[in-house]
Amino acid sequence: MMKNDAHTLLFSELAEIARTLGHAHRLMLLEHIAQGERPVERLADLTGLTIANTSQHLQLLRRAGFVETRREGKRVLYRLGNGPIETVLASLRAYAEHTRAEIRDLVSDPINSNGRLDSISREDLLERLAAGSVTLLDVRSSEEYALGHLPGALNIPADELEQRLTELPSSHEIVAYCRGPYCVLSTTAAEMLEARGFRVRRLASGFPDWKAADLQVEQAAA
Amino acid sequence: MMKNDAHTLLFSELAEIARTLGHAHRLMLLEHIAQGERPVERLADLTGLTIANTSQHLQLLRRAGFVETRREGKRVLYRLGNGPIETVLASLRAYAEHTRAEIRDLVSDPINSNGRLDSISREDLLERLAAGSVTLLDVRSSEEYALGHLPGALNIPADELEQRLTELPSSHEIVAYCRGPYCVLSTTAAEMLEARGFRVRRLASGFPDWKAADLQVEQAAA
DNA sequence: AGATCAATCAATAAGTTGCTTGAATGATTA
DNA sequence: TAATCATTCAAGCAACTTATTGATTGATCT
Repeated sequence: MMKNDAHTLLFSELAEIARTLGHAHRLMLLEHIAQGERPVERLADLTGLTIANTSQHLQLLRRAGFVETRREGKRVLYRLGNGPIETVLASLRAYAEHTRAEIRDLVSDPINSNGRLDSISREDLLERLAAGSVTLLDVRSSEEYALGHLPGALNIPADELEQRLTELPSSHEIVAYCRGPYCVLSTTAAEMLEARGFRVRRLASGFPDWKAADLQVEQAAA
Repeated sequence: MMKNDAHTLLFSELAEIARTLGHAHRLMLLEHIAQGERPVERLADLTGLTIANTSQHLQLLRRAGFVETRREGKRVLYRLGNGPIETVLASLRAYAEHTRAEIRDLVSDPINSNGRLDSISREDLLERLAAGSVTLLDVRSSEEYALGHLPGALNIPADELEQRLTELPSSHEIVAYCRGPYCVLSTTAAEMLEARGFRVRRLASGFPDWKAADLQVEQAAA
């Protein structure tokens, strides 16, 4: 049959976009880039890939519009593209979660039934912030924090948290966040804090989602 | 580095889902299945693929939860899975459209600037239907119509439309729909009708989207 | 039971993707 | 202008994906 009509072309185009998201390394790169603009070398470092390999993946992401570049001296900085990328990722995550839940209902899966710590939605958080009743805690690295963070957030990287508990309020609630729904930093941080008697929840979506929603972002001086 | 932690596993899982959508043939199969349950042979016919190849693609779709099966006699009927599939597809389409629009702004692309016939959203359609001010026209095949259609829709398959114009009201507005946003049936139908002086728009999303929104669907007797 | 039909499986060949290596490019600095 | 640095390109290989073919399974029908 082999009909190469407009219909088929559109599907091929869609398929190419989907295929670009179809590799764990590219999704990781995308997550890191979503925290803020970075050069190839840094991304290679963060993901543990070789530089050439990283560059190749970035090229694919760029062809599909997921990232954009600009040159600054000898480095090429990659940033997130400006299409509705977080929406696509969010829907994929929601779909994955749905199927995982279905599997969990059949075989009771110990890996996925981990503690289920309370999480809070972006909308709820906005309300609580307006009421001034929460402390926001950014547990990402200080590099990531510097690239942009939620307004008024306190930055204590996850690995320093245990030594810096005194900086946290024991009276009112803490909301911890990190790179996104698939980033475990805020989950483990929140579990630890809860064990120490803090009132704590984690933000269900991370920094990139907040930024994608066009909410205000604070940034260190460049 | 090679850290095979939970983080990486989640990304691999997401990537597998995305990769499953990363082939035009699978997207086509999915579109047909979204019209209603069908046996492998029929799907092979509709897509022009061999039966074995179709079966193989369907298997991948099933592993990712996009489709489910049941046996009826010697045939195996495939139907859409029950996760938020339309949401994923819609976000991918929206993303594709965004990037395409960006490209169009740079090089004025004649392929994509086709007539831009007025389309109507599902929400708007619901309002108009409540007001009783539109005629709904299903231009898919009668087979697809029988598998399920919007309540009260009139079925005139696209290829019979020109001979059956008398069945259409010239007084009030017609809303044509078909298999989905990437299906051209309703677009060409609407263009033809417009040229003949009918007041006509096309539903931006097709039948599967309506069904996914849990709106009422009419069906012929089995 | 044997024949028939629909679908899946298994094996293969062709094509594609991913990763590594080393060379080439582009921009800065000495 | 040469040296250096960050990134990209190009070639080669291994691993995976797709499409085809023919064999196998599961379910009806006679």
